[in-house]
Amino acid sequence: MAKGTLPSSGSLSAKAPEERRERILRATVDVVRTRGFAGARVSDIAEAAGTSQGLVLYHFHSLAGALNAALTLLEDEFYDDLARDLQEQVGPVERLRHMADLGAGLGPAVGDWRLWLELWVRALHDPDARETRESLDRRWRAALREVIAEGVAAGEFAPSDADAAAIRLASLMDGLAIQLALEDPDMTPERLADLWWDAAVLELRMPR
Amino acid sequence: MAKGTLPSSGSLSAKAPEERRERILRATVDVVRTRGFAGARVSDIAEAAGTSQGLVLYHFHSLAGALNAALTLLEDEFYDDLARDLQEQVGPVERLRHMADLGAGLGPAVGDWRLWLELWVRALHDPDARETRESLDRRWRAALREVIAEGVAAGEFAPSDADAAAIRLASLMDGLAIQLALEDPDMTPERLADLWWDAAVLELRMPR
DNA sequence: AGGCTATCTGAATGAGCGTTCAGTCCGGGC
DNA sequence: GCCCGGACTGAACGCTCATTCAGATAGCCT
Repeated sequence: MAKGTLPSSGSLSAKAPEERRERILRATVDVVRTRGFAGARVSDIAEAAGTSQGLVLYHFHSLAGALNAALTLLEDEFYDDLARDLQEQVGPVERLRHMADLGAGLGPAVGDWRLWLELWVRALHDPDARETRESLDRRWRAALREVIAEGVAAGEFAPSDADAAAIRLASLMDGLAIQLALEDPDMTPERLADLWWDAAVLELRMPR
Repeated sequence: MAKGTLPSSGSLSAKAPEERRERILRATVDVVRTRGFAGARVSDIAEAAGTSQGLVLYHFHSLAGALNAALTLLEDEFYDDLARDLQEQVGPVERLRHMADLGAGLGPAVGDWRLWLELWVRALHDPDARETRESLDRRWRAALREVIAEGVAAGEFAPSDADAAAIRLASLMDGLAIQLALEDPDMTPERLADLWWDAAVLELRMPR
């Protein structure tokens, strides 16, 4: 009956399994980043995490389970990072500017666009990934819409159609990022940030 | 009697193998469209083409060979279709408008955006696909740049930076198309065409 | 006609890989 | 001390799937 005290006891020993689990998740993300979803093997994950294959399947029910768990971890971290990063900026213009840098992978790298590409394609065939992707996109677009609304309220932006501008700017970021992820010879992080920023100036009719 | 009944002779029988090969290529494209590159099996292709697995491997050296052959077929057709479609339009404004419809999958469908997504991800890991994808993108962007240049020469467009405008409009199309391909609830072909067209009006400073 | 070659097939082969499992290790409650 | 159950491992197991192969079929050349 005294079972209620489960997490306590030897703090280190009790936490070890959880840390191990986390290590496996990180390893999973790494493997997907380099090999892609299609190329990710249980053995790759186990090796990258420094554990046995058995343990990967012990913590997550299957390979797909590990992949999906990694996905949701990624989503949560993405949003937390984004929210924290934007919080640090002071006004709408600075926030928007910061979003350009984030997308370009300049500032504190929020994520890797290669992973996003992989996610998109997986979303074509896997309902779980579709969910994650939609949620991610919604959050990112909501953040952008919010910054724009803030700028409009402050009289800094004057878009003719704020919603359309938000969708277009979000989509433009995706499109530019594809070239970055694919290492297109004529796309660099700086160029991406510039191109996007100029589009924002145009769309939002920013003075200056 | 004369073998005339079924296979007949002469030119038709000599062309038969070539037609068979073509059928397999079409089937390969179909399979990739529905199952994706990662999910494409030799047996799927054979079944879709109505042949044996052996024949697929006989004509192309391997599964990868068939996939890559299908890729280059796709690339050629894409470009031919695009060039022919644009040829039919009369002026830069009409051509640009037509490009919006093409991207939206309205007019005569040039291709399927799902396939493009698949291609992008495959390009992350396969050099052959990377080549194809770069070539495709180059051609598409060149066509766009050309239409813009034509419009500038005709005094219909007045972009502040024509090259940047072309890259942005091409990238915006990609980004919007992702949502279409993923069947994002708030994206439709019509909406895509509208959003893109409005952006073009803005970028190119078109008079009403 | 008789062989030669290209085309095509269905079964066999074998490698790769996810998943299962029998068992080890160890901390903590009795 | 003894046992229990969670954490963990390494070795199978079995299935899927690309590739190989031994032939069958039919046109083509001499």
